[in-house]
Amino acid sequence: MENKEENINTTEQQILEAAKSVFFEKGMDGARMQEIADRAGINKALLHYYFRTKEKLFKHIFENVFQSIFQTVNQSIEQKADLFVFIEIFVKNYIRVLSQNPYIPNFIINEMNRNPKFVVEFTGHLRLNKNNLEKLIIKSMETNQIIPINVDHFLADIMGMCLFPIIAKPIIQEFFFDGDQNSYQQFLDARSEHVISLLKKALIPN
Amino acid sequence: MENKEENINTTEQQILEAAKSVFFEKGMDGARMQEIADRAGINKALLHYYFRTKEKLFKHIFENVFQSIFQTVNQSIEQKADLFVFIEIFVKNYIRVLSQNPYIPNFIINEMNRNPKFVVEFTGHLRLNKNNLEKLIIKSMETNQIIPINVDHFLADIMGMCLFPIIAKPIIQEFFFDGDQNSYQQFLDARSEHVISLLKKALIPN
DNA sequence: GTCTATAACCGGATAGAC
DNA sequence: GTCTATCCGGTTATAGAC
Repeated sequence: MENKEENINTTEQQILEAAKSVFFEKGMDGARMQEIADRAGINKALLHYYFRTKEKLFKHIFENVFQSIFQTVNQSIEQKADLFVFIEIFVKNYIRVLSQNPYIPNFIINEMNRNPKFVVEFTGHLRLNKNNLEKLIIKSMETNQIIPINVDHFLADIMGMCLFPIIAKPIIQEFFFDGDQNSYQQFLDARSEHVISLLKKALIPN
Repeated sequence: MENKEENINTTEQQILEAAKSVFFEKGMDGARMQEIADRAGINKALLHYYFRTKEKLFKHIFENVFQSIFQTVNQSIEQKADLFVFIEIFVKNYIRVLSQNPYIPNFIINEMNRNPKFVVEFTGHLRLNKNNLEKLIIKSMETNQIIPINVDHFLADIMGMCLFPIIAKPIIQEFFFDGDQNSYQQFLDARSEHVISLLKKALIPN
């Protein structure tokens, strides 16, 4: 269909950018076609000319966003020589990408609740590169570099620890730092190193 | 105002139950007063008679839910004799409560994005029992029971690892277990023990 | 492709009888 | 307190001119 975001500044590109920002902020149900049109610098009629319905426009955005995030995560699970190198790269990348796109986790979670069938159907053909990581973990276990651990739990640990500060930002800022934005930012800046060293300590045999 | 949920089966109670379920599933923007009325077994007019506007009804629910969850978390941070006892109790309780109320995290996060001012204002007077935990951690550090650690990061670690499997359920079920519900459930059942032992290993000095 | 104007609909809220 | 009927504003979507 359309070439992958090559021509910048076409009307379609402006619409997609505008729609993404509105859907990220307001969600599918809270978003207004009028606001998308406004941000794109066009009118509602033209918006419908390009994407017929709000639902179609939303799905278009969702598919793009999900695939791009999935790919990012998936690539960083690629074969690495050493498990601790993997941890370091993954944690840093994951936190950086999330910090730059803090709306995305919530955006995806909302759509899963709103329309689980579509999401499962759409993501059905995607496959996670878990095998490589699994091999790396098994190798590390066999050579006594790490204690025994389950891949799924390990992935949930690492992702959970990275994701939480992003998704719970308002709570953390309010209850940990009395609403202070700077303290939150410092916390986030120190997060990668903390998670990496915690995982090392947890995995390396005594 | 109203006594804390004492009289069961009054119309007001039925409305609150219905509203909670609809708001949990659809969010504020996706919820429909008609659907709430239907689930409560009444009509829209009566719904408005009790709570005047959708916004007021939503805030009523939100305040109740938030306060109850906050209280639960806060109580489990209360003074404990031993840090590892705290970890064990907190992780088990937190995962159990979340499993029973999987919609709540998303519900709260959405409202923070939708209406941050209201949430900050409403939660402004609530205070987290962090001090007790902090003392316990410092004591454990001084007696060399654990390695040095920061309270905020520690809380983010423990909450992130517990929350992730709940909030990302569809993703985990799809990409970890090829959509199999049973495998997900087993994963969740084993989660508490995994998190507890991981934290112990990470904290206890070699 | 892009616009103005408007149709068609939906959903929150109210009036008023009982 | 509870209902039926209705209003009215907002939102998606379309018609039709340029």
